[in-house]
Amino acid sequence: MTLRYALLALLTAQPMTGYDLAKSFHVSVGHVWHAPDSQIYPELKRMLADGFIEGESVPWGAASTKTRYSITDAGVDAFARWMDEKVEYVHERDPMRLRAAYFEWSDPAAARARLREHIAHYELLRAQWQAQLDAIRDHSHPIIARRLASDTRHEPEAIVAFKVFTYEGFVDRADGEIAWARRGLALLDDLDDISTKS
Amino acid sequence: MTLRYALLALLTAQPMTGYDLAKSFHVSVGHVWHAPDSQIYPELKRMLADGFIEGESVPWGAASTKTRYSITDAGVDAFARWMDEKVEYVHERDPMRLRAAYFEWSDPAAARARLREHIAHYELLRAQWQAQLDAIRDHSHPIIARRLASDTRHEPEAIVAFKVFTYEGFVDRADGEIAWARRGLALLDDLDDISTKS
DNA sequence: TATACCATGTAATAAGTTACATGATTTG
DNA sequence: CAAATCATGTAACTTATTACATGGTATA
Repeated sequence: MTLRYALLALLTAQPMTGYDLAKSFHVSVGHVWHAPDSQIYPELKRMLADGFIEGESVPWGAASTKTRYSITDAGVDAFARWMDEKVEYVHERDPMRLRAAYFEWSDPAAARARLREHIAHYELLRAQWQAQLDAIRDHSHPIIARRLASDTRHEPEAIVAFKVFTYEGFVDRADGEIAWARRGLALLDDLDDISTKS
Repeated sequence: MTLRYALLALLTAQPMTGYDLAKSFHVSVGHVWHAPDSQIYPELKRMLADGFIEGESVPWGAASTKTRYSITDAGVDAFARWMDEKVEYVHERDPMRLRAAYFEWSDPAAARARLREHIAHYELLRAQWQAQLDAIRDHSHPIIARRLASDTRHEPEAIVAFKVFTYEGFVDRADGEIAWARRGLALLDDLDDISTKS
């Protein structure tokens, strides 16, 4: 159900076809709430049925058409109401920490490999989030640029500041995960020293 | 499928009934990989069918019996193999950051409320994780105590150190979330100053 | 003897994943 | 005119959530 609000958030910037929406999704709000295309199209249908968006048929090429979706007033209302609801936190399900807790059952070499992969994973994510951050800050992010141009009801500084704040939080989290995994590698070294000495 | 390995991890400490397992789960590995009782019982059935655990009927009271499950050699093997597999990272789905990114659509008072709830949520989790950490460190955690008594193939220091490492990672994460939310509150104050001044 | 705890689930639904499927249009 | 991109999905499956359901045993 949250996907619906992620899509509405994107549609507050401008009307889009399902395809555009899916593409834009993956380079913006999809970083915060992931969904594959196969989940986006059915959700659009449901949002249409619920009156949160409306579709307009526009020509595509000589003979074909495509559907452009716009958020309706009811959609904006629903989005604003959802924004003011309490967040439902999901329970922890952390596959890496589940392994880390039982590393004694793992080959030390395998444990090291897992920790190095963890570092690589978060370094990649960190780079992606940092790139988003840079593009948001200097308004070169196309969706932010269009949002700033079209959104007249909110302060431009606030629009940017909240997105910067969000991605900064992700970058911090990545840094935390990387630091944690490095400590894990150091711990494996220590345990290795202890067992070889005795 | 990960739930199965979380349950096997717990059963490496000692044989347990489904009920014991569920209870122990919630105060140990369930902090790392959550599951409700209603998911645990069917998974036990499947693990039994797959030969990862075996059940032994033990008397309960005068007329009744209960089933005590033990991990089999095949179960230990499967667990060890799973430990050495690559971690499958799940995509980001962060309901709080999704809101934070679009706080301009929210009442500032509501945004503040969300951030305060975020802080309260992670302060609660932090306290729980810290309590686990203390109980693991001094071996007063009943499951750790039994594990240390029964597990002869692994170094006691390593058994404890990996669990300490894991929960320290959670505590760090909680600290990060709390610091992030506090910065959000400060940001809201700043934006408030700017708009009242102009 | 009532209350808490032990014991063991099922059913219905919602959400998410993976793989597959097809055809039109634009561009180099 | 071939390849990339645009356009739009469906089907099957797995996982997880929520709510409900029942009865025995120990203990104060």
